[in-house]
Amino acid sequence: MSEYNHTKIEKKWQQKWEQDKPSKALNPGDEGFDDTKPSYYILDMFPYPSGSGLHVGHASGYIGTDIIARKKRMEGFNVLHPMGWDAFGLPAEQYAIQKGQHPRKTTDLNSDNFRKQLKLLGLSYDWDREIDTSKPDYYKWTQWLFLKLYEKGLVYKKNVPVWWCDELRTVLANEEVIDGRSERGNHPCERRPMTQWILKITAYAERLLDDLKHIDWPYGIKKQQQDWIGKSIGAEVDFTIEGTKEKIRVFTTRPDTLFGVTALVLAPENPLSKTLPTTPQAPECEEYIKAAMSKSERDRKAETKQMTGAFTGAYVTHPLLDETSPHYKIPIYIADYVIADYGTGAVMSVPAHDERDFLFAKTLNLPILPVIIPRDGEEPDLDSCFTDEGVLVNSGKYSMYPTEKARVDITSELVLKNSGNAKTTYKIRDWVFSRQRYWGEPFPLYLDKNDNIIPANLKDLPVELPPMEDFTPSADGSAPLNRAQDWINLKDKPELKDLKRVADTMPGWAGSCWYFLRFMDPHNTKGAFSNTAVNYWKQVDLYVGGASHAVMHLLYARFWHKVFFDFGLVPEPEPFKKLFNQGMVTAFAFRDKTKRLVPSDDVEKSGQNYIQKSTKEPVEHFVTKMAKSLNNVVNPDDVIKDHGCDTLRLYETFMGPLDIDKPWSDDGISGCVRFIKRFWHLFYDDSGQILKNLSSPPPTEYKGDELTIERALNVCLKRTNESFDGFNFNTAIAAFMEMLNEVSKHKASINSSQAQRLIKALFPFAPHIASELWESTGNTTQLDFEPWPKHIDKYLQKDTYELVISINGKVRKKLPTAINTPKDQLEALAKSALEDKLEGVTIRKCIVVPNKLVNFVVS
RNA sequence: GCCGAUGUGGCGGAAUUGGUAGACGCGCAGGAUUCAAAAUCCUGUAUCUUCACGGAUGUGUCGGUUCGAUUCCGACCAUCGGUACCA
Repeated sequence: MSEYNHTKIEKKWQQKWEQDKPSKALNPGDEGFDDTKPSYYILDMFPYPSGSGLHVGHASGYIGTDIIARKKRMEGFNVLHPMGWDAFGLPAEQYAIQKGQHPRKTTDLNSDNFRKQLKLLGLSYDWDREIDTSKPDYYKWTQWLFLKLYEKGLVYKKNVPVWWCDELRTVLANEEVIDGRSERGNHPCERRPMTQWILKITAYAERLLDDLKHIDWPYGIKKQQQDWIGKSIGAEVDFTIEGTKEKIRVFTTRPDTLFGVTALVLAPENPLSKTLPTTPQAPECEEYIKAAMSKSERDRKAETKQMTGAFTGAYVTHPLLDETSPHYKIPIYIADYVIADYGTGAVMSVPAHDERDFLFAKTLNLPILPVIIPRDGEEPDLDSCFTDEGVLVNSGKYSMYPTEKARVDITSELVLKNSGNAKTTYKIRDWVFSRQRYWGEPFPLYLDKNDNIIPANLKDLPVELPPMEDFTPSADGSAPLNRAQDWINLKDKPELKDLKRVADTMPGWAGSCWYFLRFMDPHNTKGAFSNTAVNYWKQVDLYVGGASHAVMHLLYARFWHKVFFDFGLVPEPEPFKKLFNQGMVTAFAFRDKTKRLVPSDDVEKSGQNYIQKSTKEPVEHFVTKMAKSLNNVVNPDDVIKDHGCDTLRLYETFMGPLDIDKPWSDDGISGCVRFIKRFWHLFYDDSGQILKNLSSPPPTEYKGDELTIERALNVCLKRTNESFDGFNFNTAIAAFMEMLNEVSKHKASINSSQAQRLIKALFPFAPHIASELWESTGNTTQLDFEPWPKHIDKYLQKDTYELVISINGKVRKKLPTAINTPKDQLEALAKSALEDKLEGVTIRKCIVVPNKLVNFVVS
């Protein structure tokens, strides 16, 4: 075969791999398991199999991990590289409703399509480990693991204000609601008190925060998790309501500002406002509460910076001042800048040292009482507030204390006086874990007549979803499973006739909280996974996916994993040792002056600009997301059909480093089309015959053309190898292209050793063409397990280099020079080369960097 | 507002510890081949200036350190992403 036929070759090798399974990972105990091989677990975030299929953006991450997986196999690792489907959840159900079909059917169709598309990309997954979170043999164990959380007391049922989405007809977790709209579908949501199943993720807040130190994750993602957990160290302070023995407790991070309190402010929802001693002003206050409560969350948010509030007419007393102090009596206000479900729903207002309190005091004309001054002795400015650390003033015996020490000592005094204590709070809320939807894991719990919770036994698992003709969500917020009364009332289990099942289902995140563990042992029928399997694979060595999961999946999975760790089910406290975020593949699009999108087939290039064909107006060329609505989605199937999957793999790799966003360009791919063809022809002569020299063994010492080839090859191997350190495989492809430009001039001299190393190095990137060339150059082994080729240092050295000669840092001349010429000779050489330019000037200094440059400093 | 990331030719992007800015590829221009086209091959391609040799400018902006800065430091600007009364 002399012409490169991608269709034929790729089909041939994909069929062969399907049979021989070189990417099959072996567990201890499996036939052929080799315990001398180290393990390596590399995982892609598994996809939700959407109806629109895979686009080239998804492919880029999968191609990246595949390149690494293939190289690791060549380096002698037992590589676990699996794929599966995150198939339960809202999007899958929404899609089914839209298609008017059952989600079981659409999910199966979609995952079939995804599997087909992924296989066309030549990805070396161990397909024998494929999983689907919506299949009973998988969710049986999701339910079992949920029961572990229940056993630990991490599951509770409570009537709390939750996010309700009318459009989706279900509640959502805090993490799933962005700016009062659903993360999925962007529908408006509202706060509504409802009884929900909740997971006590707050119990793990400290460890989720602390263990971030021990994992190799991008700084930005760690920071996002840290902010989401939102740890604040401070104190709780009790203020006694004047004329009663009742106390109002506040949380503050700045107990050092305690002597600057000029008001105590309650959230409108705070029930304490109803029990305050009433006064003539109270009715006005009630109005305010009513008005605040009737505003939607969004309105309240929209009014940020617009301070409002009302005086209740009641007062509290200062815990550390006595009655004679003018600041002893503190008025109680109600204001909606205080939020009910953080801290205690009440704050001590210190306008001199907190931005919001300052604004509030300005708006309501309350006194501002500075108690901290800057350390550098500057006068406090009454027109702004000072929020930094400093030194206390007007604070009784604490005056002159630095703020850091004052915080500790004031807190101690509060403890002594039984008026407070040190306290740490977290922003993270418990995880609302139930959904009023059909397509999710049923809870493995029963309720008795008195609403007591009774966990299901292992033998009753899985609690299967009943088949329902009409699975659509109910308008009244009641879960659709409530309509399956026989199932709710356990008609299938007469022995449990007094109990009821739970009608809510788990959210889509449940299945993805542990799928990486199931991949270690996917066919286990006795447990979620065996000890042997998890103790062997331990944790995911490299996890690759988009950055959008920073506070949802990646936080939830860490939480569940820590619970499993506490049960001794897994050997590591963290699931993902190293995390890498791949960039998005974007697309070019055009828009006219009015920013309206112009279809690309109505645009033509005119020199370096673009004009709209129909109007002859210039249009702007810009980069945007790939989206169906923009009609700019590139389907990998089409690219593969035209150019082959190796070319697609190379192009997606060549576009840029794995972690950045890169725009797809249909023109750009032609460079890789040419490269593949030229690489193929490197091993064939003009008449289509394999080069004769390829059967000759390497010489004992390289010289002439063979030396030139050997040098180019070693440079290429070194750069390829280094590209794995920074996930910038684009430089590896560039190295291959440079090598090809150099070597193709001398291709008749390539010997068998050189050809082998070259083909091996290309294999992770373009496995089909590499395998075909491997075979046609006379090799019979599986490339997957051939040792990864390493460069030899001595062939990286050249005999000569270009000596750069500069004056004051500006390059003046370049001179071919023998390598390792001594310093003094270089200086002399440079001097004579720049004779004319150095005439009449004084050389103040001469810097010589051997094998690089000479710089004259002149005046 | 706060936090994070990123700014390099017409475009995607390269540049060890500070040491030739623009590798590689696309695009573009010219040429070869061809009846012609496609494909392929060769040459050129940061900007300004010069017939040319050459010279000047140039890695978002302004400044600093240095013999020498895309790289280090300071201030600012722009774009993208995250987050928002968290006391």
